[in-house]
Amino acid sequence: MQTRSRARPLPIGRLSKTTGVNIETIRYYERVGLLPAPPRSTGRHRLYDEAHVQRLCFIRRSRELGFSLDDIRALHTLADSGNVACSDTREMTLRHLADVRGKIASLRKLERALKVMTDACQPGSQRSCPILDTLNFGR
Amino acid sequence: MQTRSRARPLPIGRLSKTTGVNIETIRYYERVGLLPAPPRSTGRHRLYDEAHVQRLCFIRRSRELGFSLDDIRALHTLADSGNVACSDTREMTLRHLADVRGKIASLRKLERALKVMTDACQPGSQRSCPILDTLNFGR
DNA sequence: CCTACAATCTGTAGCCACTACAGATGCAAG
DNA sequence: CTTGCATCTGTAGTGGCTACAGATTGTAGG
Repeated sequence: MQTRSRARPLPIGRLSKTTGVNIETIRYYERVGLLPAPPRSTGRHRLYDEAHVQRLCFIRRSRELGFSLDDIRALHTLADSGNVACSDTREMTLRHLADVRGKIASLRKLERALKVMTDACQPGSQRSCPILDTLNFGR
Repeated sequence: MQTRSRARPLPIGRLSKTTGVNIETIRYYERVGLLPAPPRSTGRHRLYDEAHVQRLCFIRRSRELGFSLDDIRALHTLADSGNVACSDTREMTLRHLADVRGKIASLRKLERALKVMTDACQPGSQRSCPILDTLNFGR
């Protein structure tokens, strides 16, 4: 019954193309212990299987959602632990959500301040530059 | 008329306190050419004057507004050039504003995605963790 | 003047998450 | 067997700081 061959292993370039993750980044993830080291060919080239593809997609999606590599390590541990661990993941995600909301809030403050400055800086009617004035002498 | 003494020069620790910029950061700014190198005491300690205070405040305020050190270098050049150069500063600030708005937009996308995930992950009613499912198998 | 002790000095390394080389191999098609 | 691409390792760079270590310098009290 093992005539059904397992899919043949991918070299790093193919893994990169199928997952959309840069080759150098893949090697980096291995170095920092995020992606397990795959078996090698006789000439020391990395050979990845389907599990690596899954893992790397997990990492990519987590990164797209803004999780840090440390967060992702923790998520992996939770995912691999077998028990569902929903409350832990939920807590992590809520923390991260709060962080994102904090960043949005401070960027909005920034946006308002920048808008005030550019609005004040209209062509004509200026003796000095309102933007430079703000930076020089404060709000 | 030069009996009116110029304010005595500040060592780096006082400059740090009056501007709220870390000592190490001040030295860093000097190293990367953002803050001009001040004169030194006989024992090579830096001695700053009022102009340095102004400059450093300018830098701090610009950083608070999210300008990069390169941006700030450009702003300094514009500020020092004598002519008002309002259109240049305005253009820079508008570019920066657009950048900030882009960041806000992508953080909002992130926020929505994270909210969907945590909403799906309520206590009870789960066979598997919706968050881990999302990360494993995509949206 | 001497002694503490604080402040400052230089230089280097670390942080995050990559990215970009250089120079040496490996592999697969023709 | 050759050609040329893929991959290898190791190192260094990015931005904007921050954190040391180990050596000086400055200053206030006795």
